[in-house]
Parts: sequence; structure tokens; C-alpha cells
Amino acid sequence: MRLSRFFLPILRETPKEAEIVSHRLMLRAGMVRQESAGIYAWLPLGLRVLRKIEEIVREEQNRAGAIELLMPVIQSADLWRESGRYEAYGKEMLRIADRHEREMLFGPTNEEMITEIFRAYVRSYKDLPLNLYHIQWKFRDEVRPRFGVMRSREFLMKDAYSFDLDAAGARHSYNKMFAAYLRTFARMGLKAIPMRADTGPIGGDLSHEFIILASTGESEVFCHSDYLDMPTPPADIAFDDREVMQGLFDEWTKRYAATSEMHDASAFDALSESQRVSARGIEVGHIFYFGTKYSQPMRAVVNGPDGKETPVQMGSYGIGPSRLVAALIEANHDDAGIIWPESVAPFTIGLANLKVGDAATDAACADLYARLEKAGIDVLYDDRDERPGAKFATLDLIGVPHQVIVGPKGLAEGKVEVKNRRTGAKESLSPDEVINRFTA
RNA sequence: CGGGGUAUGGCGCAGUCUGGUAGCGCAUCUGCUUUGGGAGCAGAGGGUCGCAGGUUCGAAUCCUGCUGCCCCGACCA
Repeated sequence: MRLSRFFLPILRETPKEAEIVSHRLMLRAGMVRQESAGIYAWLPLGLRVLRKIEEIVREEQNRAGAIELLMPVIQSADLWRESGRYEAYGKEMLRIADRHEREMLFGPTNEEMITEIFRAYVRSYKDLPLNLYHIQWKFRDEVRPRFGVMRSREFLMKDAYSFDLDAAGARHSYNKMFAAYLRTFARMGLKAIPMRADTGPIGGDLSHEFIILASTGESEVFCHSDYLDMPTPPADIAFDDREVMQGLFDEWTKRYAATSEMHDASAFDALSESQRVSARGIEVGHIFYFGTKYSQPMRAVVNGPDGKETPVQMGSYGIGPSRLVAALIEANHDDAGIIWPESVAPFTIGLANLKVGDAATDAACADLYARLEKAGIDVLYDDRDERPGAKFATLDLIGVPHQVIVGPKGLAEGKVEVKNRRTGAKESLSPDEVINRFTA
């Protein structure tokens, strides 16, 4: 992408409403624009990151055996009356009426709808297990939206729903999502620690929150230091092997880890000084096993091997990709701006032409740009007629992991500079070496 | 939902107390000079002062009502 043809509305000053660093940087880098309290437009740069995150989430859901579909954002009130949550959900649910005065709502979550879809088609235990998910916009009318997309009213959520014949099967489904979540966050360069959680309004008796550590996190968390170095489950782990999955779950939950609401000070204090990690955290995922809470009232039943009808055992599993964008910035930034992990970066390379109009730099940049693009690398080519300082500041701000800097001085010796945004390390390489570096 | 604050050009702000027809920095546009860490000079454009009433010869400024947004607390992907 040529920057001169892109839409990147950078702000030099920080809008006053932005309190936390991720919100400030998202506004300054032209990633989002607030349209109303807790409602944001995603500008091109922000959208590229959101899509990268979505794709990682999708790949790991698919790997764990979940199947993608897409449910609507607008739902019927009748569906929610069946489960009893229409009244119970309260003011967080945005209720609307259509032209026929039919009561509708903007979905805050999809347990009812997925259960309705399930019961319409599935009759036999032979069709289980089943795990269906979608990535769709949700609306929860938060009392007090804040922190930009970290706590917004409209937000993107990946929600998966598992269906099993019995509790043991549901447990296995839960464990598979548990493993998928560990992989998902690890691929984004995040250390997400599963912590036992309250089930809240979703209900049920088994639940974990996935918390990433960040100094600006909303909640206080406590955990065993071993969690900082636990190995991520490999891509080819045996998702269908119940014992392997249970073993992984047990390994990841046997040590102390809790948010402040679930904190047990005496258990935590039993750890040695060096084992105690007390930090701030951001919730990026939440998984629940809730049995027949919805299948019972909504009559989602299957015929078991014994010929009897049984309500299915369900679980639900959520990740907020839009919140993750902010969480990733909270965990990856410095004074100059954002530092994207490579897997979610909007562009992999920022190519800066320090002297637009100079025949040599123009030609060198055009050549590098074409060859890197041809190799399938996302390159942002800063071909604007700006001074070098402005280009450095822009690339630092938007956090592109690698900067390739082409100026007359280096080019006179056949060299361009490659700078690593995270480490600040600079190398002087020939254009051919640059191509090899990034295409090898 | 309780408490507090705020609303003036794209962004950040002054002007409001004491009424006289709107200003500064950044950004934008034009020209010249510049060009390895957010350039300099000269010129230009852009604002129903949140909305609706009212007081007054005259309202950004005073009065009344409303709305948006932000912050602090209790709740949440």
C-alpha cells in the first residue's frame, strides 16, 4: 500500500477524552473514530488489525473442531422469553421495535438463537459433539462505556457454543476450547493466563477467564509465577483425545491463579515469595460450561443410544477481537507509539523514502516495494513528500514491526537501513539483502 | 443509576466573571527555500460559539429548559 493513496488520518495531538494509552494511540494512529459513547467506526488501519486478529481466532477455532456460521445482530424478543432472559437481562439489552411494533433486540449474545438453530435440525446423539461459532457484532448498553474499544457498547465477539450428549462429553468440548484459547492468545504474542471465574448472568458451574498481564489492566490478578513460562499446546495436539485434553487442562489449572473477585489470600500467601505474581490484567476471553440451562427450557433434546430424549449439555466460549486490539496495544507500546507483534500487525514492513523526487531513492524504493509485494508481504510504502522526521514519527506511531529506510546517504554506498521497531536495532543492508531477509 | 465536569474551525485551547458581533497554537491550501528524527519565511481559506426559548438597541458572554460528551463510584467480552 502506498501511503499517499491510503486513508491514514494521523493525529499529532491527543484528543482530550482518551485516558488510557491504547485509546490515545488508536485515535492518534487513525485506527478508530468515536461516533457515539461506546460506539466506534473502524478506520482502515484499525480494521486491518481487527481482521488479522479475527483470522487467528478463526484458524484456531477451526483447528479445534468448531464450525463457523453467522447469526444476525437483530433478534426476536420471543426467543429470549423462551429462555426467561428477556426480563432477566435488564437494561444492558438494547430493545427496539420494528414498523409492525414487533419487539426486537440487538443481540448482546447468542445462546438462545444457537439453541433454536440446534433444536431445529439435530435429533440424534450421533450428530454430536457439535461446536458452532460465529464472529459478529454485539451490543450491550453498558452503564458507562470507557477506555475506547476496551469497554465499548458495540463490540466484535467470537462466540462458540458446544453441544454434547453428556457431562463427560461437554467437559471434553470445554477442554478443547481451553486449548484453542491458549493457542490463540499465544499466536498474538500474549501470555494469557486462565483463571477460575464467576459465571455471572450466563450461568453454569465451570468457567475460566483468560487474562493477559498489562500494567494498565482493569483488574487486579494473582497467580503462580510458573504461568509466565508455560509451553503453548502444539498445533497438532490430539484435540479428539479426551485424556490428552484433560491432562492439558489439569496442568494449566493446578497452580494458583485468580482475579481479585475470586482471590483467596491464604492460598496465595502459601506460595513462596518468588512464586507470587501480583499484577494488573485484562480479560480477553471467557469460557463457560452451563449444562442444560438453555437446552432444558428451550427443549433442545436428542435421542440417546437408549432411545430416550435428553436435553443437550452446552457450553459457550467468547473472545472479544475488538477488545483484543486495545489489549494488544496496552501490552505492546512505548513513548513513540504502538509496537505490533508481527502476527497482528497491519503491515509487516514500513518502507520510508526519505527523499521523494530524488531519482535514486525513488527507483530504489519502487524496486523494493514491488519485490516485497510480489513476495506477498504487507508493505506500507511512505511515498509522501514529507521530511524524514515526519516519516519516522509516523512509522513509529503506527507500530509497523520493521522499517526499511531508504535515503540518499545510505544509497550512495548501496545500502538501506532496516530498523526493528521493538528493539530499535538498526542494520545496514543492500536492497537484495533486504529481500532475502524478509522472504527467506 | 448516583456524584462531578465540560461543550468555541479538523485537533488542543483562550475569550464568558465585567454583553459591543470571535482569537491563538497545531493541522489544511499557495509560493519560495529546505530535506537522516514531526522545517523556515510569506500569504490564504475555514467557525449557525451544542440545541431551543427568553432578556437586551445588541448575546459565545446574562436567564430558563433540553441534549451530547468526559471523569469518579456500583456492573461487564
